[in-house]
Amino acid sequence: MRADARRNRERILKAAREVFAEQGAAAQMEPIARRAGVGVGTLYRNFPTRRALIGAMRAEWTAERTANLERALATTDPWTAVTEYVHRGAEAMSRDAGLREVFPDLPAKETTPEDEAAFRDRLTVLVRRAHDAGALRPEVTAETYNGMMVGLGAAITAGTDWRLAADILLAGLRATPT
Amino acid sequence: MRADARRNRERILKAAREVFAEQGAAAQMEPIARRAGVGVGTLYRNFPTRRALIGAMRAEWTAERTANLERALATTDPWTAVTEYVHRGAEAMSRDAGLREVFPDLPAKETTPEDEAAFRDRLTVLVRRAHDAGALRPEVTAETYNGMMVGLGAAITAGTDWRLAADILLAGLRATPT
DNA sequence: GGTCATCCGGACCCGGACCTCCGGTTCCGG
DNA sequence: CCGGAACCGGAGGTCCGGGTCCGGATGACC
Repeated sequence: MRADARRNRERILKAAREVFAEQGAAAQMEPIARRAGVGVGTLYRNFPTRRALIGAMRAEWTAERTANLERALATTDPWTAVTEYVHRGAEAMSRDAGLREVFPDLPAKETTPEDEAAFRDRLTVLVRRAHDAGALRPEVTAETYNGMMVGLGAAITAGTDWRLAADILLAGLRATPT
Repeated sequence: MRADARRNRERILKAAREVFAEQGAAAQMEPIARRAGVGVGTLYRNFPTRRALIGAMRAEWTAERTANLERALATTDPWTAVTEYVHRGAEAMSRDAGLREVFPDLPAKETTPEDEAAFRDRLTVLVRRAHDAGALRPEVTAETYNGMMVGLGAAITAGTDWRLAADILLAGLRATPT
């Protein structure tokens, strides 16, 4: 693969993230190519279809979330791990606001099934540790937790300050000391 | 206005709610007409444009939320009012899941500015009362509150049980007793 | 029951967005 | 330095969905 080809691929992905973040799911291909300083032909050579482009973005997104999760898991205290992951997630959401609404369009399993599974595994560990420490509300499963993270993203996209939103969610997730 | 015309208008609105709830923002006009048992011509006579149809749905939605808010305000205890409104909202969201994602597309002020303002006023009252009673986290404004409700809707759409999600949110909103 | 205005329905436009294709250009092995 | 292969760019093709229009039917008033 030629050097400029790889460079173009990166520029396209970067431009796609920006345009999707600004315009949401309705973002079009031609403006993405323009912002990348590239023709649509080049865009379609790297990503044969629109869904493929979104899929590549999703792969990066999942990788980033998984990395955040692992950094959080490195913390010894289970509840600190939870707060850290929620904060990192909230920050990432506020950065890529509009991006969030395009991923539900394509089924998660279609593009990166193994990455998605890896993410789920880590998340399950995080939740179980917090449960064992008695820090997390017992009804909250990994599914629930993930769903609430999606909600957190929507709240942030709606304009809520991400620190405040994260604090509220964390307070709600914390087990009530009996 | 002829009797069947009014009946058709109602049937179209009902069908639109259903189809939008199922398909999300990508829902198309022709399936809506089919489900209403009506041709597209009739649809466009009642709602001259797609945005107008969505606007009408939004008007109904705002009216319902305002009604919920007023019922909640009738409660004497300020915190009970908050919990009641959140629960009603969560239930409504779980009913009209996909509907939520189509409203951000058109600016709120465009269609029903006065209804929207009335809703905001009621919401401000709800929040102030809860603050005065020391029940609500002091940093939470009406804006924040509304944003968190949007997030709640997203979490529910993502598959979280609405009762659990509402409980988590409420626990997070509650002022921490010092 | 007759007449006419109103309404219904679906067969057509039309614009726009995704995708293709080919001539010109740029980078690597000999 | 040079041949060629890979790559770039943008002008279209195609399809699809929102919106129009007119012949036929239907309901209201006398």
